[in-house]
Amino acid sequence: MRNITDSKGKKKVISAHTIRRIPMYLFYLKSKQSKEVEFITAPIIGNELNVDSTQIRKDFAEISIKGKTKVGYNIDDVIEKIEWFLGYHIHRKAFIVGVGNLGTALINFKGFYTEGIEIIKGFDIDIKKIGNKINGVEIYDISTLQDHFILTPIDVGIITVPSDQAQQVVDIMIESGMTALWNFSTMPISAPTNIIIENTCIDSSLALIKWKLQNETPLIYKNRML
Amino acid sequence: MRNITDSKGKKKVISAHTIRRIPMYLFYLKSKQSKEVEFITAPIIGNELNVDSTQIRKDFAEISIKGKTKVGYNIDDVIEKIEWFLGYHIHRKAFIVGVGNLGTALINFKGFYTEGIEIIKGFDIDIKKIGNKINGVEIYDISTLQDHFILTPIDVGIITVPSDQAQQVVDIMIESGMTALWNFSTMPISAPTNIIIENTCIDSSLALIKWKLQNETPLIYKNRML
DNA sequence: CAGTGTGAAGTTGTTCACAGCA
DNA sequence: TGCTGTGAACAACTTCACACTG
Repeated sequence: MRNITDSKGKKKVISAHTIRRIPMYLFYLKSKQSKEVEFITAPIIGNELNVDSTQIRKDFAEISIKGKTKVGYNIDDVIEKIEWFLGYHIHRKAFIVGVGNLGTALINFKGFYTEGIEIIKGFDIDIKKIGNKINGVEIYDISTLQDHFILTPIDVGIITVPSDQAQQVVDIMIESGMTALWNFSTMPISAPTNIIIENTCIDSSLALIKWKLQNETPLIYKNRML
Repeated sequence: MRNITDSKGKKKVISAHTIRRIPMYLFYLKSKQSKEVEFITAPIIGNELNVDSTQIRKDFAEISIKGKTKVGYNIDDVIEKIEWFLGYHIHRKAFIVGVGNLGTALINFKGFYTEGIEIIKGFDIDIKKIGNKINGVEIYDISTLQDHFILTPIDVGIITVPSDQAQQVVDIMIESGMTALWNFSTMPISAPTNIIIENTCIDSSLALIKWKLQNETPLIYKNRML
């Protein structure tokens, strides 16, 4: 897998690209579920989503999803296998730092709970927000982060502060003992190599859209997902 | 560039990966700006952000940023070059469909204006939202989308509706004549191959974080950005 | 030296081609 | 015939190695 230097462990290594595509297959298949059809083929999925059908078969094979020759894949079976692979049954807890519009959106996001992650506490520096509850999640002073972490260690620290504050929040999180950080700010963050980091950078997406708008007039886009 | 089948045009092709990293360099460098130092080296950036320094030099070279041997890159110069490359001076207009928490967060996001994109109108089906203004942006009935597009064609359609409504919104957008769509829903969308699509899929990121949490205990993460 | 810049090598990811099958 | 599954070919991306420079 990209990004990872393996340490000889024998666990199966699945590529990051495949893992990013898996949830998209899931949601697509859910939209096809409980229609009249029971099976769906890789070429149909690929055609609709502009993804090469071999890619889909390989991705499915990676997580041991098997199809029937000529018939395709059983939709319910694939959904079940994917949800298992994604660990919907494994419940992770998270803190979120920065309760602005985006932080609030994430706290209110229904999907997280079913996907096996739950934001249990929020943190901010704004005195007007501290003490409030959003969707049942209480907001605390950022200075108490470490105390809360010691009280209830969590798996993921979510960063939704403005980019100029991201690094100091990261430093506090690491100091507190967090080992996986999910950064929604536009600032790439600095952390020791044993910390899991995932950047969801809106500006990267915007950069790509603007570049495509400027540069490609008569082109054709393949392989849409990533 | 991945995702694109070129049509013989001689315009320089820059990889999508490079384009996604460029904004991150920009924000990182802005955080170093107007400190005492004037120059910064690729190894320093790479070390701090866990990115290979050759990668940085190649990315910079792609957009004609030149460094000084032994001294590094002039921070102000790199910032200027990147902002030019990203088209901060080219103003794009956007409509956003789905004015929930996430849509509101994007409408309020200050960064967009300086980055050269402006959300000028919002759309929703919720009668309680229609007619409201958020940060100066008026919210209209989704059924009037095409009329508004004809009145003021825009460059980008942003989709921030729940995933089960994403595809029908896409269909309306394409019917209206939009050619670039930015999808924040978790549903991968289906569109003709001449439409520019960018998915910012939170669930893909979540999937990767959860997978790393489960699978890798003593590993080391390299190449952090993407 | 300790940097940049870059060709070459290595690695990862995608697509092709086709065997096997119902 | 039209699918799945997979090895092989191909393409993209990253890292290495090193010539060059002040």
